[in-house]
This record gives sequence, C-alpha cells and structure tokens, in this order.
Amino acid sequence: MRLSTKGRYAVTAMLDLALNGQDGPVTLSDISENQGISLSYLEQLFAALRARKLVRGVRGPGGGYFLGRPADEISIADIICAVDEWVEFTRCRGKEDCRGGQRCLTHSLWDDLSRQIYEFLTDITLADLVARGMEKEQTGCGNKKESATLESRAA
Amino acid sequence: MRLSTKGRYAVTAMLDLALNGQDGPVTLSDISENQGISLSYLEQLFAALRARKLVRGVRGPGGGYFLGRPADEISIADIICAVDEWVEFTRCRGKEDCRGGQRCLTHSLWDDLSRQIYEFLTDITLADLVARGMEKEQTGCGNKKESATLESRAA
DNA sequence: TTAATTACCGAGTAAATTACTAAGGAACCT
DNA sequence: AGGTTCCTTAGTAATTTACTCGGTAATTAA
Repeated sequence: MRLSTKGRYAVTAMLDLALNGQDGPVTLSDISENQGISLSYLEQLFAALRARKLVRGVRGPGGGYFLGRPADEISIADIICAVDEWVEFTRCRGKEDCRGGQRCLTHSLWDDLSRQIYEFLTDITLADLVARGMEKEQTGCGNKKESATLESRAA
Repeated sequence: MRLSTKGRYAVTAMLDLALNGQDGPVTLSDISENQGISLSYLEQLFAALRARKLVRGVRGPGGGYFLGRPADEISIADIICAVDEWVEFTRCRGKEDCRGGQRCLTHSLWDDLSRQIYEFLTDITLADLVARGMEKEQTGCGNKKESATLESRAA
C-alpha cells in the first residue's frame, strides 16, 4: 500500500466531487479553487481516475465531472490505487534462497500487514465520509474538540 | 499519514530486528544482507529510529542494534512516524475564508480519515507480527493460499 | 598496543516522484 | 463562430528516495 500526498490530493478532490456533484457536473476549475490544487495537476489525477472509471467527464460549457459510480461503491482504496500506482512489494519470487526462510518470513509478514491496511481502506467509501459530514452539519473551522472517529467499518 | 516505501523499509528492518534480536544484537550488515537494503540507507533510517529511542546501538565488535523497547510496545505507526516525517495536512488555519465552509469540511473529513488510519496502525505492534510468524512456523516461499488477516486489533 | 569491528556522522548524487506550467486539440453549447 | 470544458502531451523545478563515499568514535580481541 502506498499512501502519499498524491493519493491525498485525489481523495480530497473526489470528496469535493461527491459533496458538490449532487446537482450537475463539477468543473476542475471549481475543485482547483476549492481545494487549492493546480488545474493541470488535477487534470493528471483525473486522467488516472477516468481510466479506472471512477469519474466520468462531460465536455463543453456546463460540463465537468461526475462520479463514475454511486458514492457508496467507491472506496478510499479505489481512489488511492488509481493514482498511486500499486507498487508490488519486493517479494522473493522463488529465486534467491530467502536466507533460509528468514527473509521470506519478514516479507510475508509485511505483506499481510499491507493487505490488512488495504482491506481497511476498502471498507471506507466516499458515501461514508459524506454521510459523516452531513450528520455533523458543521461549517466552521478549527473545532478540533470532537474526537469521534468515523465508525464506518463493517467489521 | 504517510505510508511510503521508506516507511516500508523501516518496518521491514525493525521486523528483522525483532525476529533476530532475541540472542544478542543484530548488525546493520546482517539486516542489509537479509532484507536487501543498502547499508548506508539503513544507517540513515536507524539514525531516525535511534532519535526516537526505538532502537539502541552497541558499538564495537559483537555490537549491533537492540530494540529500544519491548516488541509489544512498538507500533507500526511509531516506526513509520519516525522515518517518514509526519506531514501535517494543509489545514485551513483561520486564514482563508474556507469557501463558505465547503473546503473546510472536505479537509476535516480527510483529517478524520487520516486519524483513523493512524489509530489503526497504532494498534498493531511488532510483537503482533512476530507472534503471527511464530504460530505459522512457515519457512517456505510463495504459499499465498492462506488469506487469514492479522486479527491483532483491540476493537 | 595494535588491529578489527561495529556504530555513528556528513557530504554528495543519480534516479524517481511530485506538483506544476505551457500549449494545444476535441467535444459540446449557445 | 466562439467560448467553455474536457483531454492530451511535453517539459521542468523542487523534492524525495536510495545510495555511494569517506571518514570518526567506541569497543573488543590479538
């Protein structure tokens, strides 16, 4: 798994899209202005998102982007994997003698951890995040008092 | 949260240390050879780990590294935060009008998600990973049939 | 006391990634 | 026709990654 600032930009943009795409498409210019991300960088990110069918573009005036699927069918893992190319871990592929199993064991343990994180992010959808925003109905900044977590996991 | 290949190297190295550090210190040369990470890069990583007291170095022949704390008191989040400088998200700090709350809402939602991932990784310790390796007692490579996850969370 | 071994320290660096600029073409609307 | 917006490609400065090199300091063994 790979969770970098690039993936964070993508999640933020998709969240903006989910929040504002209820009535009509959202332009990249809007997202750019809303979230403070450069337009061309958004275009790069959305090229990747479009390739994975996570968004659908509509050209011409009045155009913009829609979510490619309902918000409850788009997970955070989907978004991150779309833009942050999934780097397969340096697994010992039969070659190399695995240092008597030791090295292989370490790799396998990390691999399990990585998969667990992935499954964790798969269980959280855009709809979960939006729903959480709705129920709070907050508009102000800096109210960090609330420490309630998302509680959006199935398990 | 930031989960890059750098953090992955650190987790892998610490896992190696937890597995092999039972009887005597482990040298960086060993880890380097075991895990296929360059010695100098390990030195950089361990400088950061040492600064956070996650490891303790012993110089001279027969020296090497110990874990700085018991393995069950070192979380994956600890390790990642030590080497991957925690990049605080571009939060709207009072300045900027937050686009009528919209931008702020998105930020706050991502912030919650980020915190949730952090708490998730805080609940998994090195000891959990080692224990999982022990109970399987596996030595071979490539047995990807087993899909059981770690089951190491408190919640 | 000398040599070997290891942690420690700092400068430098090629390659990759990040985040962005620039410049246009393609589809769509009025 | 002309403006809007997506879409595409190329290039690029800044940063990060992962590493090399050359040393110093502490400790042990000969």
